[in-house]
Amino acid sequence: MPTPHYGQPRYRVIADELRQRIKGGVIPPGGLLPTESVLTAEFRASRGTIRQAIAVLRDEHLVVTEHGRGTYVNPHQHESRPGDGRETETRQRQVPADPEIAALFAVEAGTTLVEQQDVTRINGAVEAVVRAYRLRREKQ
Amino acid sequence: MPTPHYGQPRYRVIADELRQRIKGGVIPPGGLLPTESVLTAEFRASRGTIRQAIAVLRDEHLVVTEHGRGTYVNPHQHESRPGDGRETETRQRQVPADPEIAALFAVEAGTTLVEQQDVTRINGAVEAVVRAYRLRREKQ
DNA sequence: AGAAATTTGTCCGTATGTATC
DNA sequence: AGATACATACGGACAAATTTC
Repeated sequence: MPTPHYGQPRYRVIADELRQRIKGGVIPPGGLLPTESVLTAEFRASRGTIRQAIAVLRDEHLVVTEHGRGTYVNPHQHESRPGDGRETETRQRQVPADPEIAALFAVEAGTTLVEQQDVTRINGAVEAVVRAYRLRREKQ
Repeated sequence: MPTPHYGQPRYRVIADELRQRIKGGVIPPGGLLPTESVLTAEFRASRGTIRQAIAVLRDEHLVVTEHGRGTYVNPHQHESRPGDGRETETRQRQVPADPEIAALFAVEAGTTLVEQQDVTRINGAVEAVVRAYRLRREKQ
């Protein structure tokens, strides 16, 4: 909300939320964080504040940021036993919305959505496939 | 020259004046109050006094102050249940694997998978749809 | 291969919150 | 009361790296 009286600065609250998503696996190792613009919309905070929040996670070595690319969750967070390989492959693409998802977003079926797919493998075998859909960002 | 108002603290006099401007429509609902600096110059009072005056109006819910923005005249005097924030709805179901996912799991297309769908809403509007697919666990 | 759109990097200006002297 | 300093926060603008079309 516009004016949450603080016991804590906004950027720390946002950082905490993002850290929870990472630790909770909502954003897997190697996965891409939402862009600064998306986070701006989601948290209704200015870009500077979002960047400050991400800087916190970067200081914790929880994420790494690449110019023009985005911010990734550091895959080398906890190395497990050798041989017990857990790896995640991320891909982002644009897809037409199926009727069900279109209804959720309140758009026409076929509307272009952004799909981020994370494939997690354990010892080579696919363990889970996660697909996150979002509206493609218009000018803002 | 304005005679000093003894009998009433300065910040109350200023608060009264500002309240009159708001009630009188000089500053419309949703409108921005003059900045503290401007008010400081106008009333020839210290910033602390000005802030105290604004605090009075804030206590009356007549204005809302936003950090880094300014102080607005409250547009909704009577209703204030924004419902706030983010909520996630989770649903689990079984679905047949589409060819692409089937290939990832190395199973036949149409094989039953467990799909967990999380729908995140922000203020009612769908922000993201996340679908996680896993192989169905067989009983043992 | 080139143009347009995305996304992060950086800087400036303004405003409020808090603390100190 | 006043002055100053710093942290937090918003908004705009432009540059640089990358991806998409």
